[in-house]
Amino acid sequence: MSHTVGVRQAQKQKTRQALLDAGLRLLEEQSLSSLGLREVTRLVGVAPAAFYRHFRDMADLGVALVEEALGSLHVMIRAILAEQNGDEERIEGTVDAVARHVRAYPAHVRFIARERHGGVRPVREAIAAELGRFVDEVAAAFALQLEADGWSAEDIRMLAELYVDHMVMTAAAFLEAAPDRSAVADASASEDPAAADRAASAAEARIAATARSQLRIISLGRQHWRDA
Amino acid sequence: MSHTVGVRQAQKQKTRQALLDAGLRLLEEQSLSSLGLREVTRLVGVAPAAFYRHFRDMADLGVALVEEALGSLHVMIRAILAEQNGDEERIEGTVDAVARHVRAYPAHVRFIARERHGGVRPVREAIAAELGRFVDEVAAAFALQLEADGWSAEDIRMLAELYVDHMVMTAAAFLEAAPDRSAVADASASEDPAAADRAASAAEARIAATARSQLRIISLGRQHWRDA
DNA sequence: TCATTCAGTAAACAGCCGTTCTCTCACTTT
DNA sequence: AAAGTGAGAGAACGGCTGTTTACTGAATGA
Repeated sequence: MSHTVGVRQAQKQKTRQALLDAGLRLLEEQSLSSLGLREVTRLVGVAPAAFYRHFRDMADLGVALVEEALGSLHVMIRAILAEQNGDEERIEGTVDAVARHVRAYPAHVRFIARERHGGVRPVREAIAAELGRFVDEVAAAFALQLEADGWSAEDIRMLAELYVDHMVMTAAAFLEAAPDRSAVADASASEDPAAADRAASAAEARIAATARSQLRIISLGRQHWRDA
Repeated sequence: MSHTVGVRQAQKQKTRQALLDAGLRLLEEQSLSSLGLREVTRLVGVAPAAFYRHFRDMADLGVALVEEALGSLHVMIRAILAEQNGDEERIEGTVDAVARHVRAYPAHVRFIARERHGGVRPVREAIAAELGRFVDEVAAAFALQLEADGWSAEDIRMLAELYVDHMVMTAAAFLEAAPDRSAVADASASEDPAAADRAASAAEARIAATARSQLRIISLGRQHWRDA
């Protein structure tokens, strides 16, 4: 029917996405610097040479994955910042949003946590740049409220960094609480999948409670900042 | 003179340490999951098969590196906790100690930051276990002061986790501010090494100032915790 | 309709990988 | 002094790696 923008480009982007998906899947159990080109193309079912039609090398694919992973995070952040409730509701909303996001995109979150300090420089820099943009967003949202209270721009940014780092930290903690099937088999000697689920969600609840308390600490510190 | 405990075992441990050192050096520019056995033995100047006399595989070497890296950190933590000064002095001491430690053992710190969420499960677990012991130590040190103020054990541990995570975060940030020679060449187009040093130490000072402010936020939050 | 473009194929390349042998020979124990 | 031990050497193995080459054939645009 309607030739969207060319059957050819559509097929190309489809393969490109398949490469990204395969890469992300393989990266759940290894680091980017050990991910092989042939490994990815094999999983997609495509010739190794086809890889070069889409990415220069693995670092290039990694940078593309960073944009994909952190693009979806931007949506989440904006939703949290949009809430104009009180402190306690904002804390609740933040932790819930992080938990939901980790559940929805575990591979993306794992990739970011893993490669943030990983062995591939261009990817590290891409993550740092994108997280920096997050800090800017959070800082801008805080500025409306805090500038009136006499906060300097640097202090607002400092606080925003603390929040963003804490969110990344919390997301990584949630990931370890929701382990993959093999780790579940290790943890519970029994073969009861329901027991594993219960153990995992209990760990998740504990992490959420810790994260909320930590955010409360930071929130209290923010309220009393001017007394210094 | 004195036969320590056998010339043979001494030589073996010497080679073992050489393997660990070579591994740590190579890990500055890649992740553990991509580090090759031959790569390490080649740098040491030893046959590939000799590796197996000391480690089962690369993950085994990684776990050994975790103990080496976090053993030296224990010393640092204890030194900070020993200080019985006021809040501001403790904050200053903490950030200074972290900065000094990153300068003294950059490769160790980089390894921990990189492999904490890296692709090798046994290493991840070893780091998590060791960091957990840190949290215990910090929590025990806080307990003396905070239990009297009516803090629960869980809340003390929550606060200790926040501190430890913030220290790891800060250490990782310092690392990025003190880049290796190649990155310095990228950053400053000139060939003036002094200019690069100045830029690096300026970035370091900025990170230290941010870390101090963040610790102040947390400290203020801790002081007003009971009001909830 | 015909020439062009280009995503993906298939094969071949040199090179590195982890692992397994057998061997040597300096140290250790008796 | 003799027997035993064990760290390391050296070579060989099959298998996997990234990259390049020449190619096919379907979607494209004139």
